[in-house]
Amino acid sequence: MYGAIMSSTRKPPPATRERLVSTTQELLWERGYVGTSPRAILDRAGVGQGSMYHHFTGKSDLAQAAIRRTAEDMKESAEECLSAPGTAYDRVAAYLTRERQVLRGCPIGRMTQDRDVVQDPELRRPLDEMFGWLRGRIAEVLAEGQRRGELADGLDPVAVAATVAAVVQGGYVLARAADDTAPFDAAVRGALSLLAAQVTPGTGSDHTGPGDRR
Amino acid sequence: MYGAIMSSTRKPPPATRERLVSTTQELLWERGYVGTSPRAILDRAGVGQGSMYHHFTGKSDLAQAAIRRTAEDMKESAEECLSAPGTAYDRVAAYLTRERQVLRGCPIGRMTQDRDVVQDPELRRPLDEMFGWLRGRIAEVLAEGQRRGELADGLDPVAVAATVAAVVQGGYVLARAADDTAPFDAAVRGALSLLAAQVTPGTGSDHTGPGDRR
DNA sequence: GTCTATACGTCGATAGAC
DNA sequence: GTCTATCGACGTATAGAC
Repeated sequence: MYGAIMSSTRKPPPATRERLVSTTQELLWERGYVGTSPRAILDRAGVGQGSMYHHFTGKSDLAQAAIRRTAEDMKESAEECLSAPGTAYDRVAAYLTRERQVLRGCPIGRMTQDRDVVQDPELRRPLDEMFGWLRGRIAEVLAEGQRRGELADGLDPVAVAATVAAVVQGGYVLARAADDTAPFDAAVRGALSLLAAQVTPGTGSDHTGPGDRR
Repeated sequence: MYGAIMSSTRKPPPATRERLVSTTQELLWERGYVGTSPRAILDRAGVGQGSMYHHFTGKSDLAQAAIRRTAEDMKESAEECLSAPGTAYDRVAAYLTRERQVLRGCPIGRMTQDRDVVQDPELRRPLDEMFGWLRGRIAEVLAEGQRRGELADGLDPVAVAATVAAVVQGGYVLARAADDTAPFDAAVRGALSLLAAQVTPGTGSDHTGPGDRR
């Protein structure tokens, strides 16, 4: 992975810069953009003011690096579920039910509620790319399921993909309002039950609802 | 409505207090809690510092009044859709497709991303009550639809109600990330198509999907 | 590269005049 | 009730020593 040919562009990253980025990732998740001060980042990272302004032009530049990194991380963990073996339903279900720190919310979704982030094209771009990719990827999985005859032809992959992504993001909102993960779980359960009704009988594993239990 | 008997508890509200609350509602929607300073509120409301600390104990007290008011407003407008005549599907569809300022996001949902709000029980309570009521009300509508034979028996009203509420909240997130209302509309469209598949044939109006067009 | 010192604005709250 | 003046703390950024 760290080929000698790439050595000129793959310098060993300075530990300080690295600490700044990961600490900023944490704080942005906890407190959002406006709620995160350079001071707080430096204190937690244990570095001085000068280091930050040496490696980055300022708060937004550092935040940009942190948001990019977080978006990439989320993409990877989503892809892990969506590219798993199994039916389209199974893969979407794997994404919806994968382990999450529900009450902490989505580190990327949270950024969309931050005025300074959404208004700055450089800060918003990683969010846009991440969610755009996610909706597209889920739509692919659903469309593939249709081609395989697993899912009903009437299903609109693009629309339902947006629904699936929205259920997760909205589930976080409902859970945080209630200070309880139950609404998140309920929203996911409801979405899966509605999706299960689109599964062609006889294909893949068993997703029958409570009404069909015996 | 303003009966003489209630006159002792229904004093004419001071205009200044009123201005402070509605201005705070606006600013909380635009900038969130951490992003809204008393200074900004006072400037926009056109009142002095002293007035605010006369009517309220401080920022959080004023914010509490504003959030409560906003939550009540949202409840009313949601109830308007959900109590409309028509089938359960029609009423849920009315809620999902009602006019919204999508890119501005949900004034209540946004608060859930604010650390200071969620951590303060007094500030969080209105959010909890509002979303709790909403999920319950949608669940009622769905359950009623089932009793009337409009919706499939297998449908779980509580779970699907959470899904419906989550789709709206998540739709806002996706739309703001994209700076485009399209993902919101797609998420709603997907949810409605999935719900339409739960409608008992022959009941109520026509919700057939694209696959059934002729 | 990393540090401390400093600048200058804003934050949220209080004091006290009118 | 409403205003202005003022407070101590914190926000983001720069300067310059080491």
